[in-house]
Amino acid sequence: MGRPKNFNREEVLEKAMPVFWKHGFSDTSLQELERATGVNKSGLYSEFRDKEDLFVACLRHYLESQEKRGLLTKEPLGWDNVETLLKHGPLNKGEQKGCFSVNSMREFAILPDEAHALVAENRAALQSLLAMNIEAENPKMDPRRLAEMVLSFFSGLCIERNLESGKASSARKIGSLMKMLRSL
Amino acid sequence: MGRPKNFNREEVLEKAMPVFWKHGFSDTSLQELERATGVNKSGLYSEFRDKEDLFVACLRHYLESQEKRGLLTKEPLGWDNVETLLKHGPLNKGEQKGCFSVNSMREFAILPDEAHALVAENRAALQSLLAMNIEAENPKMDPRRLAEMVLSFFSGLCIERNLESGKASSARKIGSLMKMLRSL
DNA sequence: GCAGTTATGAACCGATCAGTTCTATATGAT
DNA sequence: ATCATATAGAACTGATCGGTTCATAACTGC
Repeated sequence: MGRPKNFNREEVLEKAMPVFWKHGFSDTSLQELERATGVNKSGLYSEFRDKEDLFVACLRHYLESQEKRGLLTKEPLGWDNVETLLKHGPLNKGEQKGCFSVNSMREFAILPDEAHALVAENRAALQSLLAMNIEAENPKMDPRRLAEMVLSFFSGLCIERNLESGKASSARKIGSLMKMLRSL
Repeated sequence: MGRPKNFNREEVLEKAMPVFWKHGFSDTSLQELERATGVNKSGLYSEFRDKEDLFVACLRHYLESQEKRGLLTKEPLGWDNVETLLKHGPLNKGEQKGCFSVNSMREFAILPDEAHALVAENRAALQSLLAMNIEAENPKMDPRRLAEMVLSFFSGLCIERNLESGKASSARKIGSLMKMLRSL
């Protein structure tokens, strides 16, 4: 009954995400979103309440896909997982540099509470996982404190992906931090 | 000869900066800039080529004012200076949270090369000063590598100021990192 | 106080913004 | 084949965008 739609929600999110990722919320226009997704405005507005709603859906989709990677749950827990997160957490696939979630923090002033909550929740989970991995190594310092410090460093790495400094410097920094951590 | 203008450039920069700082480039309108500076469009456009030019001028003004604070040049050089930078570098004066420069990195995709260059130059200088302070403590690890790692952590702290997590958590993280650094 | 000069403020400009409406089209059920 | 239905695409809306123009106001030198 009725004409079938020729897109599905997840496809749209997958294609809209890189646009928001690169340009942020306010510098992304509906025109760009139409072009990137191949879906007309009427299609987008049938699936999403407004631009904000689409953005939040993209953010949620991103966070879920990151959680699915499970970078911090590989056994055995420990420094190697932490290092993997730092190395491979921030992406560099074309337009998608760093971390969509960290990028979004810059725009919190104009993003809805839902976005704030999503990011906060995800960061808490990440920090908790980090703490578990650190605890497994029985360092002398408090794992939860170390975890929040590592998360800040991670945020820094993400935001710095916007520079041209490249992967090499990123790897060096991670090396320095991990060396310190492993010697605890 | 002729009517005198009732504003000066630096005043305008001082008032426009917090607006860009909070809202970024693309989400700041000329209307907001007029309101914040108290200078009409014609005034702004007589002093600055366009919105981009005003933004870059604000960024330059910010970086210069930060350099003037001289947080990393107090004698004796050493860990205390590094700690001071981490603690008091990222601001929290009302609308001005974190670091204008770090915030701007998020928008590099749409900012002119001049902005890129300014930020890159400032970061290089900061890293160099950090390295000098670290070297003064004769740690076992390479000061320059430690410096770039500290700078990433600093960037993370700045961007995280957009969260509500507050100063307390920031102080804890700094404490953790400094403890590690001092034990090198 | 007049002439010349410069800044101000408001009106104006085309473009684009997010969002809505309306028509044409493609489908499934009968 | 036809009808009901839900889509797609384009036209449209009012607001706002960055930027320009222009008449008016405020000043200096004479």
